[in-house]
Amino acid sequence: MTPKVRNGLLRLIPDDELSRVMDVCEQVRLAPRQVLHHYMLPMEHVYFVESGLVSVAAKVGREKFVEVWLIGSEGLVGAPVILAARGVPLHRRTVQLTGDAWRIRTAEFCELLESLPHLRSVVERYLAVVLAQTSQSGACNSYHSLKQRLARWLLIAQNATGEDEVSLTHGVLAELLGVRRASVTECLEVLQRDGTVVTRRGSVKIQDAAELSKLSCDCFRLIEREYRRHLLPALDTGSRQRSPVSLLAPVGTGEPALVGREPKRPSG
Amino acid sequence: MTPKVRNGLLRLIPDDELSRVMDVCEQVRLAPRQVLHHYMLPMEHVYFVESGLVSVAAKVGREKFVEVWLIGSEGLVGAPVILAARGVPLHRRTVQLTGDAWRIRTAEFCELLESLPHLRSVVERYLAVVLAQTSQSGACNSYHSLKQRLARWLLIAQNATGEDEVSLTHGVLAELLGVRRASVTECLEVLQRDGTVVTRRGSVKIQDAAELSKLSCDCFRLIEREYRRHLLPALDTGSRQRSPVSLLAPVGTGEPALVGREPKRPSG
DNA sequence: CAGAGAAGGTACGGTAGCGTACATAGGCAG
DNA sequence: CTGCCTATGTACGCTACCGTACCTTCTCTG
Repeated sequence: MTPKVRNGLLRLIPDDELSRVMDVCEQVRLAPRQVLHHYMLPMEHVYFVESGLVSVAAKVGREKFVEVWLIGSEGLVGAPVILAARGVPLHRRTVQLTGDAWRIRTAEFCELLESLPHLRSVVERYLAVVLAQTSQSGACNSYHSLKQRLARWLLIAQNATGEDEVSLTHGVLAELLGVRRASVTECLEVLQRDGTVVTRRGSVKIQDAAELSKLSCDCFRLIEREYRRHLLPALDTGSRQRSPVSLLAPVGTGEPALVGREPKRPSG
Repeated sequence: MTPKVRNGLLRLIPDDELSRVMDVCEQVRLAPRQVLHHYMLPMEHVYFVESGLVSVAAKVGREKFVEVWLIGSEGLVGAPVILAARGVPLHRRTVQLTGDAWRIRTAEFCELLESLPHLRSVVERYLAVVLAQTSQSGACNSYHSLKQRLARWLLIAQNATGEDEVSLTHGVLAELLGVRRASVTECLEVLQRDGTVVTRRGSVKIQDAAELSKLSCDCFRLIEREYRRHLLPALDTGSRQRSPVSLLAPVGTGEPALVGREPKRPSG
């Protein structure tokens, strides 16, 4: 019997593998502010998120953390364990929005990865998305305005949770974005005036996602596209992606395209 | 016969695997401004860097890219191919400092990964470092001053290349850091006045790494430590890391540490 | 329903880094 | 040696965001 799962990654693996995974899962509740992985402490479990939102943050000063990626029901908290890097995370993973998750002891999960090729493939591809998300938001942080970044964050959160409303205070949002609480307040006001969001005490609701998307930088769309590119072909069985298991298929087109120096560069 | 390699990753794998790798390698010269992987075009090859410096940049606007991580002689250009994500990179990889590299066709490399467990393990651990570097610098970009970031960048470059001097113009440095060229000029001036660097036309030389490290944020040290943590145990054969091949060993201590909500949180 | 505590609004001066622009100075090609 | 191109120095006003502080408003608890 395979329990119903909502987690986007678990839904990508075939039933036989899924039931093997579920056998060692336990369901847990994610409570806001709960720290799933402390900075530099062993990761006891990994979590397939069913609902809610978990943020991963890097340390940038004494007790100061900035978010570097986000995990919702499409993701796995602790994915980097597949990189032989398990045991001690560089980041702190904190529940931001209440939800549920399936939890597996890290060691057991790693064993499963050895014997369940689809699971491994899915997690690998998810990790590619994590890398994309992290690097894109990192770059974004240094280039785009707070308004754009806030819009991006809200859209990513919407994507990750499937909910239009995030129950977070301005203060928490500020922490996640690495800015002042007052800046968030001001910025949300602007967004609200634009009609893209509605704020209530302790929550922000996306009113007009399309418009919000216009206000945000492209980074959101790039990240979303990466997610689709890596994790939807398994459903489409389409495009260039071969079976999720085999890692042997040739790649690309074999075109000449042998690197070339750029002659001048227009602006820079 | 195993040719001498300087690349930090290749040096970590045993001779029998190394020679398998070298069999399919060709040596190439890395020329400044050469683009190894174009944005959204298939990655034909991966490159084990022997010397020089390659920067990986994310797109943040029309023809505008910001660096998200750096690769020197300790690294591999194209490491994310191990994530079943190969074919099309989200990033642009550009040679910044002249050097040499061993090049392998991506497809061949992926085949090797299947049969050479040490190689796979090393690349996996390297990718963990890449993720750490990327997320840390992303967070850093939003928190720390240009002076700190510039110092960090120079130190990372020094680490990656093993050279004290980087032959880059202020303009290029500015691009990489995602700031104005004039800001870099001003900032370098300050660093030079502090006696930590010496600038010549088209190059910056680290004069006093220790002092520069003090001026930089901790991010540099965190990244460096991650590198050591993931990629040196294989040499030490020490600490918690088991054989680089087996992925089965248990992790951590089994301590209780079952997550708990934080009661109050003092400031931020 | 009262009071405390948390969340949100607002304000003020401060500053890092911006966009732009222009002048100078290495250094290479002829 | 000369001219040209690229790299660097420098200046100017500008803006987004900062740190701090203080007040108001909501909401929960008792």
